[in-house]
Amino acid sequence: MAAEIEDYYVQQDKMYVATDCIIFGFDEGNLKLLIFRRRVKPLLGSWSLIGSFVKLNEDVGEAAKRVLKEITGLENVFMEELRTYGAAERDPGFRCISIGQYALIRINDYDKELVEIHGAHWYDLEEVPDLVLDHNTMVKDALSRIRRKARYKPIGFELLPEKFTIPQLQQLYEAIYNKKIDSRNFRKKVLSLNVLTKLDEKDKYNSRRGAYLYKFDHKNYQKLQEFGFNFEIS
Amino acid sequence: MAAEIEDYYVQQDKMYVATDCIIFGFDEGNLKLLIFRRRVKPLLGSWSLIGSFVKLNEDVGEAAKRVLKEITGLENVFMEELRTYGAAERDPGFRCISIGQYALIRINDYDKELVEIHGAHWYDLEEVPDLVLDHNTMVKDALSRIRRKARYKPIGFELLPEKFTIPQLQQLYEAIYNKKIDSRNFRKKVLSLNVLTKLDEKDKYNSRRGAYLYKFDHKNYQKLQEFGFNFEIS
DNA sequence: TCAAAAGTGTTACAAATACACCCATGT
DNA sequence: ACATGGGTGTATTTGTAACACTTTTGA
Repeated sequence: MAAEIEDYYVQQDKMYVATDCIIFGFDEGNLKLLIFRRRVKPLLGSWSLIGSFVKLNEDVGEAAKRVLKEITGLENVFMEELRTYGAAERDPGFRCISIGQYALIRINDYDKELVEIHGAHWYDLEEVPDLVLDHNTMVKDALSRIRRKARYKPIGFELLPEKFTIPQLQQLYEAIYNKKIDSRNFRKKVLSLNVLTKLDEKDKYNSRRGAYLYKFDHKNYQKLQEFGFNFEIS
Repeated sequence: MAAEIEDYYVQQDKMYVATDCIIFGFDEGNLKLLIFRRRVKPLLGSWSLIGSFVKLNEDVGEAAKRVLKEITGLENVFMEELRTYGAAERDPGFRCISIGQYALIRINDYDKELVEIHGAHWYDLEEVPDLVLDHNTMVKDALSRIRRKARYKPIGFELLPEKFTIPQLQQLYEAIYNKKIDSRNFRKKVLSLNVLTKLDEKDKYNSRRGAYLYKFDHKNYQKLQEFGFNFEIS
């Protein structure tokens, strides 16, 4: 009888566990999504999120980091679980659940190259094509998550380069919330958080006058991360 | 070569997928957690969350609902995914990831009996004993989730019976936030949401004078669910 | 009559919103 | 000199926070 109970595990079903990364970047004033052409059957050649099966000896989070590094060369990226996609019929092959994880990345030229080498591509969010399986749903869900989360955690900042201007930060939030923000109120609110250090440099890429560059005060930024803040925007 | 690619799935690892339910109730002014004694080895007899393996032909969400119904007799319960517990070493037996799902339940006497029959027990949150595996972590995580979510979704209301008093609702929020709330401000805020319908009945269980019972205006309540609201409390 | 919980309003303060003009610079 | 985006201040409104007494009724 004890043996029967001990055999309980063995009687259970095993299945594949995958993870798919919803990778966001911010460039040219737009939110972008990193997708690539699937290299295995079925659905070979279709656009897809970047993902991988989870190995027996590997944490789910590790699997996502592994595949993200493979394709973007990046480590220590902001990545967080979105949710499980666990419908019985979601994969036309054998039963496979997938854990969606979204990542926020600072796009730069070096990574752009690496990404192309792997057959990946940054797409404007509005122009994302049909993706395999339920991947379009994952993207939609991840976007909702970011929109909500940006209201109380400074995750938007994960998408900016080390030095950035306040108009850039505003553009980013405009892209996330998908609406125009009053620049006076935005500036007031952002500066009141006490996480920005003004530099002596200007970025003249977008205007003749140039905009002051800022960087983060990492100590205070860390506090924001931990305790959250209120960043509702009219 | 094509065959090799098609064999890609077959080369992958399969594992067990479980789901564990973090079931909250509200009774006698306290948040409670439903746990039960594990009926299988290993760890037979230890306190544990209520869970189950996910079957091959079953959605992850369905699995959670199945086991919840088995033990509480309840259907159509508020249940939502918490997150995946996917560490490689989390289960001492064979590799098994678990998807935590938290549920909010209206405790009533009928269900109390059913629960006891299944060897389950409602514990005050402060008195929850050591649970197997990472289940205590799941409880902690679920509680944080509820605390955050209660600020913008009316989930607290899921824990109340159909008819309830405003002092009860306040007690509930005091239990969730773990702090005292000013009753005048609370009442003002709750009533301003326009989701409560005052009944002519009074509940005299807690006081001689009795407190008016209310129920939800389901149409407006639905809107709150969809769009969220701001329920920060001092 | 008293104990115990229910119910009620106002004032002070803080934060969010709405709004329009001058500045700096490269061409 | 002008076009373009960068940068600044104030008044109004809205919402949050703090605060104490009266009412009801069963025992």
